[in-house]
Amino acid sequence: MGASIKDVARHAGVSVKTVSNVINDFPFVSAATRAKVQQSLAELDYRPNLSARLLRGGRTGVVALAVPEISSPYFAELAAQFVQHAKSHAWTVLIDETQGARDSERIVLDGIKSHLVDGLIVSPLALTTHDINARRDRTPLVLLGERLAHAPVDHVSIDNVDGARAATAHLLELGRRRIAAIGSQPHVSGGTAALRLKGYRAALRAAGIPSSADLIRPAPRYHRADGYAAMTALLDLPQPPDAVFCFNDLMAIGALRALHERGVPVPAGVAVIGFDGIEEGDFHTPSLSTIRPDRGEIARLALSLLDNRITTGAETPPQEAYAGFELLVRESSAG
Amino acid sequence: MGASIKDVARHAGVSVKTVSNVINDFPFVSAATRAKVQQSLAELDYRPNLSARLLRGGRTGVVALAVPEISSPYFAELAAQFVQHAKSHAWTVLIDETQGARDSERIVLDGIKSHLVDGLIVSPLALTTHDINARRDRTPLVLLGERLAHAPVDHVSIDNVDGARAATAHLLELGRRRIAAIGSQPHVSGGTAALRLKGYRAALRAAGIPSSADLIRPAPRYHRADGYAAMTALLDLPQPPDAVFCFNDLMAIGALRALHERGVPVPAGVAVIGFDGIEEGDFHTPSLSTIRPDRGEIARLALSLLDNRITTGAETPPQEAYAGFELLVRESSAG
DNA sequence: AACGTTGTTTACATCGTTGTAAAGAGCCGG
DNA sequence: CCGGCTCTTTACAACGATGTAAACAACGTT
Repeated sequence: MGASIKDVARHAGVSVKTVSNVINDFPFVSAATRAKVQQSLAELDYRPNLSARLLRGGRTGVVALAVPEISSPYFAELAAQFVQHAKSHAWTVLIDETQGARDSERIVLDGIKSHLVDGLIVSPLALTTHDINARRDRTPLVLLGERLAHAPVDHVSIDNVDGARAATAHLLELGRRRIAAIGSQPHVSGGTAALRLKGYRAALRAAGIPSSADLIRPAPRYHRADGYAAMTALLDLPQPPDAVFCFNDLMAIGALRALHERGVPVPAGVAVIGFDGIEEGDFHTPSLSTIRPDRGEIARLALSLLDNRITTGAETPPQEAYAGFELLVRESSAG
Repeated sequence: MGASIKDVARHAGVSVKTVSNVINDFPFVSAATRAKVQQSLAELDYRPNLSARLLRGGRTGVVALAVPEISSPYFAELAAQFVQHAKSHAWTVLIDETQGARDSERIVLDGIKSHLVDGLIVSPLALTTHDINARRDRTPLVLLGERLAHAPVDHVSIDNVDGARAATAHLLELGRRRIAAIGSQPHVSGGTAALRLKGYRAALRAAGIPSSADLIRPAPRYHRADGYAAMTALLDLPQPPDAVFCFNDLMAIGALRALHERGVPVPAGVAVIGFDGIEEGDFHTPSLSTIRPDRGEIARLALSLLDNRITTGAETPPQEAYAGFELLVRESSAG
């Protein structure tokens, strides 16, 4: 074990509290004492014990970020933004993976590790509003995404309906008329999938094009393989689509792969657009058009909501914050 | 704040210690008392305070994993393996990003957050053996990679020389003779780059081919853009290569992009192989041949070394463990 | 010389938990 | 009915840090 404050006090010949005062820059410490203590601090290589500090009522300097899948590039890149921006709040980020399992998500909320973190940021997949309300733990919480937009907690999201609308409108502007959508989740209500589907439909409606059930393909997990499978099925239709909007970039990349294997030219035969703006899409051949949410802003907003919640206490009403997005037109949908 | 053990004791009309005994399954508690306490526990929704427990000398159930860059797919996928396998040790993984900065890596080692985690797993980029030796903190540590193979700590790695040799040999078997390497780091000694370069050279030597300085390109950060830039430079040579071994998959994907833009057919004109086995390579067009280290094994080995170190105390000599790898032949180098 | 000021340092309690050791309760045999 | 035994419960200290409030110097006033 390292040296404790007590060891330092003994070494410097002062009281424990004086050492504490030096450490915390308490103003009334004589220069001589301060120097003496600092010397001992250095000599014994003192390092504070966070647990003790926390126990005393302080902060740990750790916030937890729970995402469904850390190996998914979107979440990995988002996590990187959190790690980065957390620095300006003097926080370290504990990243947790829930696998989208409701139990795991609940465990995070219910604070199995409570008292170890100053706050929680959760990107829920399976959680319900009821779970949120049933929550007893008092650790400040920020939700990511619109999944539980009306739960009584702070949340940060982007306008998914508008993003999906912009993606679909872009394909329409290219003159495409049979536009497929990959990633619907008929059995999940209120989730991101439902919002993106809504935006897709709105754009078609605005262009006076009826939406066809054939062209809307569900996907369970939003992986590359799901996009691949859905695209393959679409190409087998009697009337295949001339464009596809995938609800995330990974599926779009799977779709591009399927198109490549079938020898369908992109974008000439089928134009493709994704959603997320992961780096992978920029280097894919063809490079992937996409809607890119401002991940830096998401991280900044979530962290500052958390900071407010922590410093002002839990009494203020829940806040909502929206981050922007941009349309990136690349090869997979270029004129 | 949630209920403390003290609140539970008052509610159940017993002493604090009795509650503690019930919680920890101390044998001599009468059935009646146990039932009463458990009732109160449930009613007050008691949850232990980990800090206090830790302060008392216990474990936190948290291990820290420090990687250079969490947004890099290799590390994201590796982290996912750690999160997954940590479950069987009843650990949560705190993921930290060092950006490869020596200072950040040192801070992790020196235990700024010491006393908060049971152990550390660090994938060093800039750390020196001296840093390891200067370490005062007693938290058990496992290093990943061969970078500091001879430091006096447990470490887990793969045989990078042999992996690089296998990758290069594969290209030689295709009949290629001008084989380039992307990713050398002339100013860093003993790192992964040096080992992979060594394996590359060994394979060439075994085939009786002199290695040419022109064909060995440095890369600072191992990102897609670095591979892109290096490949572009290689194509501008008077005698461009007919194959490329990239020291990681991301650079290989950048190289593929450069080849695509120049209209060079892959693998007919230039065959490409990477290193890491990230999922992205499997869906790229063309799909990427690569050397894939067994990431699950890396995680398992590192966690069990850590577990041993924690349970047996720090007295046993440092252990070394090696995980396997496999050669995946895909389109970028297929016959 | 007694007093209040101001500046500096300290003892003590506290946070939530668990280990130690001792006290209390119930029972049996003598 | 007491001593000794087992079984159960408890008081207390400790982990490392910090807030409170009191003690203590050193100083200038009256």
